[in-house]
Amino acid sequence: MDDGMSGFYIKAAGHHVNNGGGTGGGGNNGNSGTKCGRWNPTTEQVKVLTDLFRSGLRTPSTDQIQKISTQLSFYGKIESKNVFYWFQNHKARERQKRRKVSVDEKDVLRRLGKISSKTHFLEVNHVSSDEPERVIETLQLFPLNSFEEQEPAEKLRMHANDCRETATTFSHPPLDLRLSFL
Amino acid sequence: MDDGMSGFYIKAAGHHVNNGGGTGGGGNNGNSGTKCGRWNPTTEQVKVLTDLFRSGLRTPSTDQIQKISTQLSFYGKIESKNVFYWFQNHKARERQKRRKVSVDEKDVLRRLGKISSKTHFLEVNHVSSDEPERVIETLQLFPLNSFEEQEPAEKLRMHANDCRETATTFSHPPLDLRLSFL
DNA sequence: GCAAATTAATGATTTATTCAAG
DNA sequence: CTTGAATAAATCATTAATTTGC
Repeated sequence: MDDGMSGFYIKAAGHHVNNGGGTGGGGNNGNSGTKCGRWNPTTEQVKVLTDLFRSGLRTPSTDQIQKISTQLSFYGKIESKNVFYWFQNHKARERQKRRKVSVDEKDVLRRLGKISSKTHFLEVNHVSSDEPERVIETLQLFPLNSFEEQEPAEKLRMHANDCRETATTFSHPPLDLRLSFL
Repeated sequence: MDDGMSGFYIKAAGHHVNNGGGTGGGGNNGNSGTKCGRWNPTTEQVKVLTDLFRSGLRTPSTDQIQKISTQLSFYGKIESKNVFYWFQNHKARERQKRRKVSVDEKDVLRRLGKISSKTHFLEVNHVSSDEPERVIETLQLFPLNSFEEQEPAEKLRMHANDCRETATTFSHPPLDLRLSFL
């Protein structure tokens, strides 16, 4: 899906709602109603913001926010912070979306290669509004119990080209590492 | 742009991805194909590494690398150098990210609070307000030409509960922004 | 065709990080 | 080691869509 917009262009579709025509009360922008809830972007505002985003703008500077806001104010009420938040949210959600896809598909598809027929497709949905990865490992981090104090030197040139993937075949490492040395 | 975030924690996530399901080599390690390409960390591995990092570990000593590697080998193929590189890269990218952010968003929030709306804008294009969805605006993104000096700073917790909705009532915003800074 | 009820989007806040100054 | 800057992630909250009963 286009990263650019997720669900923004859905806003007020049918009737050009912008107040331009007259206060008709149109509806959306919160103009007529006097209702001072949260900012409710106009279709045009969203379009511009989206275009900016798609053009690569991710985190506008103060100046930019200022200008964008000013420009968008033509279409309806808007404040700088709205622009700021919009970019923050849009960026974050775009990212989130991408991430989710990776989890759902990528991962699944990945192994799909060898696991041909299966019910993977279905599983894709189950992760709806939940967090993709929720493995609550309580495992701690580092051993250190031993002694520590690393050797100052040793360039470590680790080189070990062995293609195994067996993973040391231990029974089950409890993972009881602790970062005492920190 | 970076969007990729750190990229680490994206790997395989959802459900226990570890080889459990399939052939020993199964799926995660990316080695399903016998291909000895680059290391492909498992979700668990990444988690542990990340936790270590978050716990303050930035440059593990040889011993530490060794231990970490051993522990992580349970989850899948891994070599010491992978651990080493991971920390190296993670640290670097984290920094990089931060640096970039500084340039971009640094002051955004900072001064956001005081930005109201005003300034100038020129008239260039006009967008027919008739068709919300059909307008093929050629408008570009950001100006930058101007100047705008940034005020030193201030916390400003943007709060501006003014219920206006008038929208600056300007005549017609040309929208002539350009993203030169990109 | 409406309007209450339900669900999906998405604007606005809060919280937890990371790096870096002092 | 402590504190300051500055998010981005997580979360809260409100508005619009959509569904459902009449």
